[in-house]
Amino acid sequence: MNKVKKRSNCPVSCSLDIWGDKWSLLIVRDLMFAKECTYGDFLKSAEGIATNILASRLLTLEENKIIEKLEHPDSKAKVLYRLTRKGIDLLPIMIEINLWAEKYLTIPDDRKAMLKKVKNDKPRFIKAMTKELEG
Amino acid sequence: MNKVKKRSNCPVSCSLDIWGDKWSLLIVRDLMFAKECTYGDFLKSAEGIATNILASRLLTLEENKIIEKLEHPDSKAKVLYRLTRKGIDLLPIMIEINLWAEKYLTIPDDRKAMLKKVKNDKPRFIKAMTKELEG
DNA sequence: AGATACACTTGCATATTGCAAGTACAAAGC
DNA sequence: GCTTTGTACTTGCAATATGCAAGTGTATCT
Repeated sequence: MNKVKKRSNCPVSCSLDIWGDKWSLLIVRDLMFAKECTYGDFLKSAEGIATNILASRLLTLEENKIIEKLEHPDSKAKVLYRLTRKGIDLLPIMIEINLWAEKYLTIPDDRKAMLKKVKNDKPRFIKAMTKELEG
Repeated sequence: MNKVKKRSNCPVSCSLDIWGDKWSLLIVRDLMFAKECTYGDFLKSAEGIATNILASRLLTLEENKIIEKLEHPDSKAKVLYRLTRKGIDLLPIMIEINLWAEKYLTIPDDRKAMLKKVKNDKPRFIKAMTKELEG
């Protein structure tokens, strides 16, 4: 399952080998907005990821140290996922994707509000959100 | 072939629906570095894209106005592809991917040199490169 | 103890990708 | 003009990945 088939030495290509499929960045997005998610939380997202794909992507992301598991405070049956520092550092990419989408696609209002703050002071926003996700 | 299957209203999801596969961003990358490419140029890239996938991706990217075709000055048998403004505006995303990769993966020296300029003054770099790609 | 919640697995149909070969047309060479 | 080469794709088919439905194992709830 975890075939690390590196297509070339290009950093873009290598990055895409890790998280460049249709689903991984959506998992990262959920974790950026919610900070921590359970397996069930991911399944609830609007895009409707299949359970086997979700399990497979969570594993790959964990192997690549983008996310990590931790114990749920309420129950041992639940698992919490959260971003590692490596995963949190995908935030600038995520922000630029949102900015591009704002320019060329339609975008919901709540997201627009966030982007307003981003555009006001991007480095500040990134620093603040990074700190929040780390904490 | 051109099924626009929108998974949700999330801008990240919608963006990935357009160029979020393993190959599209590599095509965009080639066009950012080379400005204009022929079909054969894309095939020469290190990752080794299959001809049918390339044709399919070029079509999708063209349909989504990320790239456009133009006549090759030398020959009517050749086709030149280049980025539209919408495609050029993917540059900030491309840059952030490179910066992330620089931090967490190994990255070739020539790319490092470029990133040095980026880090010196990111908005300036983006503006200059955008202008060059538009011209 | 039995039911329920949660995090996955498994099996199988469908869709996408990857590879090899082929086609169509323009240009270059003889 | 006729063949050969270069370029941009298409086509066919095998391999792989995805999507869906159902099932499994463990922990908690009653």
